[in-house]
Amino acid sequence: MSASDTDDQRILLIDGHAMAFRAFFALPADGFSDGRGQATNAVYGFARMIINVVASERPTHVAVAFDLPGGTFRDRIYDQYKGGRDETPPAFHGQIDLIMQVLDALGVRWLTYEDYEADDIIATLAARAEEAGDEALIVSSDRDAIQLIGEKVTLLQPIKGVTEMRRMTPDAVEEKYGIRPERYPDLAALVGEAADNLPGVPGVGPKTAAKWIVQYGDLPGVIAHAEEITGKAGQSLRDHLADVERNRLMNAAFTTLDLPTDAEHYALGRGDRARVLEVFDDLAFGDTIRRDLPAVLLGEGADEEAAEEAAQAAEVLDVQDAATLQQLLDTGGDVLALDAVEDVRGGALVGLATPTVAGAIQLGRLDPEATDLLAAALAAATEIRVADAPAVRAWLELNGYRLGERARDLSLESFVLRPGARSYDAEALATDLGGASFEPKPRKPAESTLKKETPEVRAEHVARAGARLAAAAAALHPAAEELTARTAGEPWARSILDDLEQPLQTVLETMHERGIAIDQEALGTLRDEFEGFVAQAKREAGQIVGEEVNLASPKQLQVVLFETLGLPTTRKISSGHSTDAESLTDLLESLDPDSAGHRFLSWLLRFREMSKLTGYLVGLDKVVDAGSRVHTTFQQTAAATGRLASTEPNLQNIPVRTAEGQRIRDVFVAGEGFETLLTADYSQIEMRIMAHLSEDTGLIEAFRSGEDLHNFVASRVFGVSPDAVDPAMRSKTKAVSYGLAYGLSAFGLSRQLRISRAEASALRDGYFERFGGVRDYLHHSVETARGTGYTETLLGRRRYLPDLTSDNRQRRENAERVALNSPIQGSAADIIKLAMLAVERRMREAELSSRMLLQVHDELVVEVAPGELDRVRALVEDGMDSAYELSVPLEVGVGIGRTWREAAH
DNA sequence: GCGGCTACGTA
DNA sequence: CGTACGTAGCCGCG
Repeated sequence: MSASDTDDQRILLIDGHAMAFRAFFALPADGFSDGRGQATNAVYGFARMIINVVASERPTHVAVAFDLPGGTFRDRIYDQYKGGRDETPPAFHGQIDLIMQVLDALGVRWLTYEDYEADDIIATLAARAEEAGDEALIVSSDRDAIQLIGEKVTLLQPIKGVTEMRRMTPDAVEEKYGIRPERYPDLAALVGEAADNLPGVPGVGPKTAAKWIVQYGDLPGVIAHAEEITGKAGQSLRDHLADVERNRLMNAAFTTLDLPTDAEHYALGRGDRARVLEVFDDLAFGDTIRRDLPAVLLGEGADEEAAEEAAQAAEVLDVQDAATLQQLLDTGGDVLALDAVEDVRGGALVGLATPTVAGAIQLGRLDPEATDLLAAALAAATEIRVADAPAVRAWLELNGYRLGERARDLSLESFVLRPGARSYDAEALATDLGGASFEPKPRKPAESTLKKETPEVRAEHVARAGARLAAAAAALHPAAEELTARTAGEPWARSILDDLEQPLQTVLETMHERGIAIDQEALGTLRDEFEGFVAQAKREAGQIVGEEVNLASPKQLQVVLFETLGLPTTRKISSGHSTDAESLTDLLESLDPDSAGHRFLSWLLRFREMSKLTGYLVGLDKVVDAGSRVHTTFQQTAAATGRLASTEPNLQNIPVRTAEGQRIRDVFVAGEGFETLLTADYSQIEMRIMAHLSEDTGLIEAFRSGEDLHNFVASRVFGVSPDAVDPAMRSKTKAVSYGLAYGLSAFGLSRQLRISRAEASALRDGYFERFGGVRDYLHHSVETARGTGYTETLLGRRRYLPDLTSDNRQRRENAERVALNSPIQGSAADIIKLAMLAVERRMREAELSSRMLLQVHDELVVEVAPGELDRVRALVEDGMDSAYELSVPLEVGVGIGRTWREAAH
């Protein structure tokens, strides 16, 4: 579009504050959050609004006007202006800044003007558009904007929420108010505007005001003839003429502000998709809004888009035969990058890239010669850059290829440098480090859609998916270079990677392959039994309330509990009242044991417990392999503290606390050819790390004394001899000890222990008095982190916490708790990782057949081969307690048994 | 079908 | 208003 193309110009003018505020009240503040305590409902609603309006109205230019904090000239004229408004809700705070960030990313100009309101900015730009013969569209919920409506100026007024708009044209204004838009301020001056604290003429509403204006032409006419107007309204007018004149002065919009005049300043199409997606990521916005981003906002007009796609398509080789593959490899097959996916339409798809050329491969369509060439290329490359090497390796093996030892896992490198990112998959790395950008992921098609697709459409989809993989793979090269550069500047990351994470990755892959044996018969029996309990609980609960109720639906439960049974309500949650176990147990204890409520709650809790347990068994059943083993995947880049996570199935949260839960552990057994399971766990490793890091003499003495830790600590806190510590004292002290490592407040402590705030505070104070080193350490560690921007573990693993200096109290305090906990949890993670390396290495060196199967944060599970028990026990124990030298001993407890439960100790 | 919410299991 | 996770079911939304 050229600048002279004025006929086609159409500027969209948005009242930023008014619309943000409207969005804030249209959407639940507690339903939209960035995950760090910042509400984003107004930001989301605003973004949704602008996206919708741009998509439907197709403007060529956009500007968003904001009010500045502090007053305007209007406040000097009338000090009650906009008075009496409620204070801005706390959750609204900060959202205007976030909206401005979104607008910047979208390339939308936003404006403020000292001493003037957003309305005046809009009025100025609308007047200019009208003068130039251009169209203007105003989005505002402020009625003052009505005066701006003209033949080429339309007002979009939100009706419901922020996305439903009413079009106000001059005719629509006339129909609604009985006057032309330019006379609206006259009407408003007479009627008054409550929102701005501008009282009008009492007894005069829009009808009367319009009648007068029509009769006398305009407000000056009405005032000139005030004496002639009869009746109560006439007298009222005469009594309030001063108010009317003031109102008219206040509601006149200024059209002469000094704003950028160059039309191009407001032109659309300067947005940056990558930046927008980054901002949306940061705000934790979902996929829907990404999909709806209008291309025109981002300068991706239809033609350009097609051109870009064509250009991209040209860069991606469609690899089906050996010749094309060879052509690709000739551009630099020594260093490859690879991304792969199992596509619903195309099956196994691979994006393969040299540093200069990328190709898309549908493995199922490769001819035999090309298949061999690909396998040879994978074997010959000196470096293959991938995200999540274990996953890629397993996937390739499933498809008949080998990744080999030359894989370079960029996810792991990126994770160590900056833990806590949402994703380290190839597209995330390509975007964040490789300068690539991707459209939102297309939705997974329904079965029915797939069936109806023509082969052409199918091929088109597969080609797109292939091109996407190729683009991701291509961008892994610059991402790898970037990571190399960043790691070079951070020696601590190099050692964490080289000495810990990379060697551990191999160990974790081996553990995944090994799996753990399941006694399928025991599993089936237990499942039947538990399912029987679930059915019984369902039946009994149903009989009590005499109606069909889904006990797994918190929503239905709320109706039954608080309406049908009329029980007292529990703590509030966004959807009403909580039905969690804690609330229900409290409720249960307050009721007569024979009452319907009590009996229902008992059965409900029983149902919850048993369906949870049944869920574990069902889940295990789904993933047992033909050899009766389950193979968890240990995720190395999931937990920001450096802990591992376990998925599909998660074997790190198998029940252990209740007797019935423990029975699930009987399903995990030593497999065929093995004699027993051995579990080894660190005793109180986090408190030992606390002792080490804090150098608190009392705590160190506690561990060196060999006495029970919590007993020792309690005796000091309560000032009694160790044998005078009662169970209540011990458990309270224990709660404080562990709570401290989590940043627990006196409030949280009082709630957990069900004691008064004062008692909780006293307990905390008493603790700190005796263990001052702990208090000093905790305080110091947060302050150090605030200064440096990160926390550190024993091995130097970092976690960056920018929120430590946030102005938002909730975010800041949250970051402080994280800062307290991360060095402790993270150091424990470091230590057990070192232990795993030691155990695995020594086991191999001793040529034992026994093998490590699982890690559960402070515990290792080992499968012991016949005749190796004593050696394994000694080796594991030693590997764990000498993994890292602290100023207190690392104690390891060992248990042996046929099943995981029996191996507890 | 996705994503948010609620609930709950582990360290 | 205590950290770190993963999974399951429900339910509203599109």
